Amino acid sequence: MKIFNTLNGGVEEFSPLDPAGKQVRMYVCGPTVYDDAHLGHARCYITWDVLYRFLKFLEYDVKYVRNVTDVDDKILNRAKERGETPTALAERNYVSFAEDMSALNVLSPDEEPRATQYISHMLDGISTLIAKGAAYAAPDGSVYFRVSAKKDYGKLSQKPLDDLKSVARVEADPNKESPLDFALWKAVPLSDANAWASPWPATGESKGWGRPGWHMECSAMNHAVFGEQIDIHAGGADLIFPHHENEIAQSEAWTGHAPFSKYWMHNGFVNVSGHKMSKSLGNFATIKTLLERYDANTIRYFLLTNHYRMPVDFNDEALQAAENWVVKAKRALNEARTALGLDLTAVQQQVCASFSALQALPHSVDKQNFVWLCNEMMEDLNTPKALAKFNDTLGHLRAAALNSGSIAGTPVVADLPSAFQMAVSMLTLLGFDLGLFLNEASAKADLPLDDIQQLIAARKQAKADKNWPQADAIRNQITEMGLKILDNKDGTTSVEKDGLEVARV
RNA sequence: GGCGGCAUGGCCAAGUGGUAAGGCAGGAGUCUGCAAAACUCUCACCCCCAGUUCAAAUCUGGGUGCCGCCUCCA
Repeated sequence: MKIFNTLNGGVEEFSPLDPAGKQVRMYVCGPTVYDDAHLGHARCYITWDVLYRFLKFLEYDVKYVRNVTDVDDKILNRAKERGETPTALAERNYVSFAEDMSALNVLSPDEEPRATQYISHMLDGISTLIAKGAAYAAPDGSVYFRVSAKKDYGKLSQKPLDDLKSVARVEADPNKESPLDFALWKAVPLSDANAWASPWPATGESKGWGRPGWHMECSAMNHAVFGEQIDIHAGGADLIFPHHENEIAQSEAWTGHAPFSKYWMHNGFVNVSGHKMSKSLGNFATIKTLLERYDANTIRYFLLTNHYRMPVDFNDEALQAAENWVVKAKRALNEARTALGLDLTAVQQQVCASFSALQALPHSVDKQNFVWLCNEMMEDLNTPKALAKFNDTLGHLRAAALNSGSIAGTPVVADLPSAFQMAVSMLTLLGFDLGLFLNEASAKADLPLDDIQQLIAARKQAKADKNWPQADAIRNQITEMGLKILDNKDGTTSVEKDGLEVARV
């Protein structure tokens, strides 16, 4: 497959470092757990979730690591404001984050290392960097990376060193040799809540205390979990500079091996009215808030209709359009599922989980469609085009399930079982939650099903009596319950909630 | 100021030089007591100017506009 590599500024054929071409080491910068996650985080982790799923679908042996930053100034400050310990605050927000990811149907990474578990590994790395002359301890006990020691510094963000120097906005810090140097270790007083012992005492003290610089944790965790080099390192585009640039500098200086990561991938932002959604701008919509209004599939569809590297504008109209799509898709999928007589478990069992398994299936229009979808995914995860392919199959599904026999004037040669199997397989590959599409039990929850059945029957009777005002009154009654009533061609009448059938008479 | 990105129908959005995918919304029709659902049909010459080419939304140059990074940030 091809992916856009920020490191070289272009699309490249993906080929893992593993000589056998099988193992893939993938690291994604995880959240700093100081607050609830917002839609921007959802975009980031859904994007890499799709990449993870697709690499596995291509049968790579993927090890996906996503860290948790649980030591950071924002966490410390927030904890102080709230009068709780940084550890408790971080844990609480981590749990919240995990809930959000689960609700969004984002797969768990294979490992989720936390920064605080790797302090000693960071200290080792920093010591090595000092020994190699790539870092130095300042009189106050802090340690800085010596940017001048890394000749190719700036290669990821394409920032010429001279340029950075001339525009350095960083205030002159007497502890630094150069304004560009960045902290690997920040000295703090022992009285500080989150402090670890270090080998670098402040002047006049016998022992040093401090905490890690932000960038160091990722280098250390990568080193500890993966070793010296990895295949893919991903995260939000705002991390390119300085975070990822500094990670590269540290890691490559530490191990002497380059590239630290062969591919660097970055997702675009979620914007609100044209401006980046961020905590600092205060214009964010938390995932929890969004999930109150839209289901996970709606949010995923909204995000996946945009290419991951492009900015995507958040607004309720766009989410509403996505929801309309989801309801229509639900309707078609359930029509087909009902026609085939499958329950959710049976549906999940027929999901095609790998590209080779897909290729081994007998030919059908929708199998071909799925292959095309995969081809689009191989073009740097072109999910908008992939969804367009899915929509073709969705059309076939409707046509076949409703027995109308044609779509867009062309006879459908697809058979229903194949179209359905391919549709659910495509959705699964893209990380949609089949349960939300097909689980009518959840839709039925809390509904007075008996009353609804009676209303449908009463309306049928009224229609038979040609008592139109009565029939319409009943319909309105059902509509006011937030439900939709549909008269089917076979003479039955069904009632659905959000696209899922809850009753039929 | 430096670096990077983007400008396509009412809205969102794909697009690899050869006469513009898909979604949402809209219009017309079929079906229906009506409605809904479904189906059929329908809706753009791609920011501007110049150039290269038999041929450009797609390449080159120049504009204009918007955004991001350069400071914590997915």
